[in-house]
Amino acid sequence: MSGHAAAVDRLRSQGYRMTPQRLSVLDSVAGRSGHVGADEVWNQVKAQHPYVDLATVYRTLQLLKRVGVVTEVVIGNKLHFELTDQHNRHHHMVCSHCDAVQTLSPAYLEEFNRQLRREFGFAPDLGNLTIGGACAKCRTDTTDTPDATE
Amino acid sequence: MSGHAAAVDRLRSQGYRMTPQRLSVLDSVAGRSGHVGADEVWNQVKAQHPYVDLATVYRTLQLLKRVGVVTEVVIGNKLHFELTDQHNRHHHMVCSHCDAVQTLSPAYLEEFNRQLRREFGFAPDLGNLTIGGACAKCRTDTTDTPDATE
DNA sequence: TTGGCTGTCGCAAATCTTGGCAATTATATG
DNA sequence: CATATAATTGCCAAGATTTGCGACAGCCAA
Repeated sequence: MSGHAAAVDRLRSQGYRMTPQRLSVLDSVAGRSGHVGADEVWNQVKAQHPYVDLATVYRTLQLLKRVGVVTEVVIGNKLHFELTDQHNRHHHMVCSHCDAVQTLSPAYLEEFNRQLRREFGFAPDLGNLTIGGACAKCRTDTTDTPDATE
Repeated sequence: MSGHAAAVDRLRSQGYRMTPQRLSVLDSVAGRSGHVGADEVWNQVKAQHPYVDLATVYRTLQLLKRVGVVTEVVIGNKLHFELTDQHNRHHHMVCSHCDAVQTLSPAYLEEFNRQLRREFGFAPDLGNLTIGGACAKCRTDTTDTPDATE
């Protein structure tokens, strides 16, 4: 209920408006510590505004992402969202076997980031980076896991 | 028409069969130097086998990916595929503005890869990595591009 | 207050991808 | 070469996400 003012400002400053629907979506994402799927957000939003359309939820999430209020995390084939925390930026490591998610400090990719910019002029959007792979647990559980590395 | 023998072997050795449809899909992907979308593959395949279903194309592409014959590249919201080249492994940098794709040597991520394994026991699947961001061209073209980095 | 411009919304339709299921086909075997 | 069997296909439909469109609402100027 507090950080919303910042979100409103950020929307306004770019010509967007804050509507009840958008506020509700924001509330829903902010109400969780982790990340939420679009369908979960929809269910929560409908509790307050039963007529809200799923498309609106999707559009709002994309909007909030565009202005930097929420961050998108790709898990499997689904999109999840979480509040962007400027003070605790992190990447995500998603296990392709069990869909478990670990967070990773951006420090690990700083050098990589600099390299891409320096050598290719490419500005990677690592804020959105999701690294797929096998987590420690699934690596020991499964025998058939070939080395998916490199 | 040549590297296909290897693909057939790889399928057979894992209990899969080689069918005309699969051969056709493989041909289509192999016939391009770059990456192809599923719909493009479908169109090419239909030229030879008009009754092939789009679902079959998708299934086949996933299969070929699973056995390591083709590599999946996520471009925008679409899946693209290219022939896996063991001798020229590379990652992809996709510009989110113009969808241009550059390739990147895996060497850039070797240290990162080792770190994840050492510190988290996480085996990243970097063979499939696609890095979003803004390419050099789009960064200079657009004024409004906030620093999407990190 | 009255327009008018622009951003938003709900709805429906489209797009991309995956899954279920019965019919069909590739392959090993006799 | 005929047969059994499991893999594969086609067709249909569903799931996830995006887009087009007409109606509507907020906001600024006169």
